[in-house]
Amino acid sequence: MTVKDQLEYLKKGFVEIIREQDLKERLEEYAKTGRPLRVKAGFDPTAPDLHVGHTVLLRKLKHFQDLGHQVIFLIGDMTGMIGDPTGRNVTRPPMTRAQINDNAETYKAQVFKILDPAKTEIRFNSEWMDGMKFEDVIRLCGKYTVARILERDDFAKRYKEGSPISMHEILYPLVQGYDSVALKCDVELGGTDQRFNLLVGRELQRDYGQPPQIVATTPLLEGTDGVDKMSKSKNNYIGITEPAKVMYRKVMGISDELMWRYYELLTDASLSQIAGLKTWHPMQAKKNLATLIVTDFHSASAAEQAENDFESEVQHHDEPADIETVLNRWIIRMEGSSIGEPDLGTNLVRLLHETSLAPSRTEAERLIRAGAVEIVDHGWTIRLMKCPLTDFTIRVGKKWKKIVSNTQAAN
RNA sequence: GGACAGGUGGGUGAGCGGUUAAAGCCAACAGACUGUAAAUCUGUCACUCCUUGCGAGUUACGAAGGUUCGAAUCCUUCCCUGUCCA
Repeated sequence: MTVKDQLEYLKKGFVEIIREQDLKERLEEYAKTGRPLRVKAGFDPTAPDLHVGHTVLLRKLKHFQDLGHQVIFLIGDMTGMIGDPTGRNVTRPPMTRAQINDNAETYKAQVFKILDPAKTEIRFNSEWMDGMKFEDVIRLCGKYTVARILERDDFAKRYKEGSPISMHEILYPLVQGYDSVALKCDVELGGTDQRFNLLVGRELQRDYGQPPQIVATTPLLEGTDGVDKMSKSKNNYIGITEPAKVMYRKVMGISDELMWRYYELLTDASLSQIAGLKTWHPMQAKKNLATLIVTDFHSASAAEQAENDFESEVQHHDEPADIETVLNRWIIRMEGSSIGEPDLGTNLVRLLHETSLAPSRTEAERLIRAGAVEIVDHGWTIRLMKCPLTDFTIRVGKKWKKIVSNTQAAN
């Protein structure tokens, strides 16, 4: 592959490369000397569950690997131990060493679905941060000015609004930038939201007498709500370890508009292929997208199964195949209608709460009143707190449970 | 160190002695519609108990005390945030 081709290959999917010319030069140097580029991306240790939004970046790392370069997967454990800076979250509890190590393991398992372990270094920034003396920290701070730090968008905004900015938050860009110095990075990748921090790395490297890294940014993927960027805390994510069925359903839940964005960032479909899909019925196009994504993280057969499940469960409202059976522990006496003995029935409020169909009893009552509770076998929408049956299949919104009253049947 | 302004439910943001479990908006949840979704419309949106009632009780407006028959609302102290002055 010529340097020109390599450059083309790497450029695909980035929003911006600073500076492209530098990247070209380093690729040429690689061609001459065979020294692979050191390509870094940093990750937050507090969120070890990756979602498809992260894969946009991981794919790009993989592309570097494809060309023989060394990828450094940096876990910002130092950051995690201090607490997260991101604006609105008021200080998270600091994480322990053990938690961070656990998370690192989880990361590895997931990241290597995409990256090649042989060409990936996993590093922690505590490796060099731990050893720094206060003197070193002050010296590092001396490399940058307050005004320049305050240029960062969210700082500028918060400063203007009079909302708090803590000192340690101001330090983060420096810490992150210093990581590049410590690792002697040639390239650093990050989401567009990281642009500022990545650039600080360039400045610091220059100060420390290293050639400044090339910075390349990937677009941020919107979450399934189509509004905010995908994140676990917003609960608008599609996790890469989620079951095929869940993944498929989440993709089907996105808006038609967002679907095209997902096609662009989460599949290998070319722009012309995507244009062709726009003539399809939107639902068909979306099913196709869901299939592509599920196939990526599971398998083609899993994707097919997920599609079938979706069609029967969501489109035809059939009972799910994997419905959970629960032993009825909420049997109560009910007044018989007019004839004779009191009959047996079920206390629905307790049942809903204790089978986690509802988060609390009060909420269970609300759901019942709202007509969300259906006794499937009989086609009743039940609006009473008690049900005159002890064996039945119940549906609350999208959740199903099979309730049985004797132990043998429960298996 | 001083002066001033603030801290309300998942998020915004009203309320400034009593029909206030706390307006409105956003998010969320359920229902209708549907192409799965979006949009739209309707309802709900602290917890517990039961006799499921427009029921009873318990907690909640930074924290702790206090004044009141009664406080998110008034007072005191403390904590936190911002602005200005040193």
